[in-house]
Amino acid sequence: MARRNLVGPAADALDLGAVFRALADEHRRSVMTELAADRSDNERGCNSFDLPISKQTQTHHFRVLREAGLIDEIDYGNRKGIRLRRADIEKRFPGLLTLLDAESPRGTAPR
Amino acid sequence: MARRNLVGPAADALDLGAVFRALADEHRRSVMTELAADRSDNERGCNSFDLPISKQTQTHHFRVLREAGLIDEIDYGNRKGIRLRRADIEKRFPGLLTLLDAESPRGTAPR
DNA sequence: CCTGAGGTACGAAATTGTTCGTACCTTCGT
DNA sequence: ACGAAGGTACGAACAATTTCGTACCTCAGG
Repeated sequence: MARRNLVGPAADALDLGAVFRALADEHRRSVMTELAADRSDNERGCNSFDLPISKQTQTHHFRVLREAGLIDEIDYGNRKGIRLRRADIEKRFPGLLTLLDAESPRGTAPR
Repeated sequence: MARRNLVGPAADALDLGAVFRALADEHRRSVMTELAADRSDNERGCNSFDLPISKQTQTHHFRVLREAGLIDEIDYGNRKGIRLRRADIEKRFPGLLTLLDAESPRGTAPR
């Protein structure tokens, strides 16, 4: 099964309120926009987003995204992986990722 | 044309960040959920939502929804009408209202 | 021309959210 | 075994949001 060291809510327990609260912040939304635009859904290092904020604050934001059920955080001890929970989000909130994808700076991802 | 005394952003100027911030609040989301579920899109009195908050606070919340471009507020002087900007929202953020509709207590509205 | 109902303006209090300093933990490479 | 890099925990400062009290405005009905 998919490894998910730091756990968020189950797929069918995602709460739309928590999701909107998570996406209300500009930094978190930029992370989600990037993730939504990358159809490969590869695991990413959590500093590959170059957010203009301290690492403590990044920890906070990734935690909010995880607790909203939008990402998985994979803990490697001295490094952390981020993965979009695309299937779960699509199942529970179909169309949400498309909305984010449409906000991608490069425009909608080709296919 | 549609009367819109108190104006929000133009249809193509809706900002996803503002929309998510607007929908992050529980009271505002409940209003939007009700509006999304009612396919008749009739204009509604703004106290037909019976929100458990003072009228000053309601004024605040409806203003946020209007400034996000989600509703029109029609000013009659001593009374105010609320109307969902369904077409504009659907055009700019297709699927968003469906997500809200799905949160309706009665489940998805029949038709 | 009052009065009452419905709304807004402004400002303050309370709550919530974001940010980072300091301290500490874990792993990798040397 | 050490140091450096990447992360977290805790707590405090700061910022933004929500909430409402007081005062005022507008229209409808008598």
